[in-house]
Amino acid sequence: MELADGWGLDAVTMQGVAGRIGVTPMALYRLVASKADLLDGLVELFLTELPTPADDLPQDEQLAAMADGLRQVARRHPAVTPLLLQRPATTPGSKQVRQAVYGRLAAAGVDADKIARVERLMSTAILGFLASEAGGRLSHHPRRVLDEDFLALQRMLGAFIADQSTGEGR
Amino acid sequence: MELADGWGLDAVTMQGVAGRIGVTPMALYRLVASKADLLDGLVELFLTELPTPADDLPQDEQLAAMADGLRQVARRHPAVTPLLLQRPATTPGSKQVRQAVYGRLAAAGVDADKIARVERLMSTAILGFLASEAGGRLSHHPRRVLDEDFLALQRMLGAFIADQSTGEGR
DNA sequence: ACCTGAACACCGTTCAAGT
DNA sequence: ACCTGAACACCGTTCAAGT
Repeated sequence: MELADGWGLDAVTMQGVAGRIGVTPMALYRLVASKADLLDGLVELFLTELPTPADDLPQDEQLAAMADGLRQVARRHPAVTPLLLQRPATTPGSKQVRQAVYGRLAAAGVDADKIARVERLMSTAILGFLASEAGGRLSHHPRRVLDEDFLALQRMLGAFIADQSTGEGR
Repeated sequence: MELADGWGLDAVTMQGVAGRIGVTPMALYRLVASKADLLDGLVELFLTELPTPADDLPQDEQLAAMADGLRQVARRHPAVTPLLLQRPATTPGSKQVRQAVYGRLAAAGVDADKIARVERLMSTAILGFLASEAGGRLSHHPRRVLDEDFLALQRMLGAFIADQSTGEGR
């Protein structure tokens, strides 16, 4: 992760990582099955850094806090962020985060049969934005513009959640 | 592009492309400045395949048609799709597509000062979904589920557009 | 059990040389 | 003008060999 943060994802090579921990490249194959496996480990590491919002916050603020936390981790690890969209969302870390979102969507009043879809669209939209931001697709815009974009994105998702809920709003 | 479609993005190497057109790798440097330049060409090629919806459709259907067209091209070129999020949206192809969306958002009644932001959030959410679909993050779901996801995404964006407009809806 | 040396088949890129 | 040969410094990965 230090290698990715400091020198970009291209610096994360078997030889690079091996050198970083003072060992030959072949020794790494005792720890990971392949380079893809190593990159999956990077994604898991990313996910473990996500903060868990306090339980006593209102539900919509908890979801907003999770989105903000995701963006902060993405800002710390921009080289790793695009990987989140490219690996199956079935690893332990992914599942844990998803379950946390499920719980908060349920508490927010989203119909049980819509929760999974709402979670997919939310994560997809947020990760798409963060990958764009980290990958450089939007980096020609000043930070302030992107901050407001992210706020607008959160409001859009908030409206969508309300729309998929019964018992409040419409 | 044929190489990417048939064998994945990893098969798009200087040597692979050179072999494909019957030339040595070094000869490619007369046509592209670097491998990154070659990949940018792939993205441009992708964008030129986007269909232009008929002008006589209602505005919301034109936007839906553009989204559908984007998804169809993404399905033809899944290996290239993730690249769209990773390159600056400043190439000729990107600008042309963006201007087309601007025009349709204006016609849909979106306030002039909000058009650029709405376009960024729309493209970000759609590309995020298509990259997830193409990259395998969601590929453990059956096609039917993803089709419905995409429809829900379009409805969410439609509601967002209406929300950013004056003179109709709320 | 854990690591290494040597090797293999690749990469992107350069530079001088050929026609 | 356009392409090639030879070379360089890298890749990921394997396998047999060392301790």
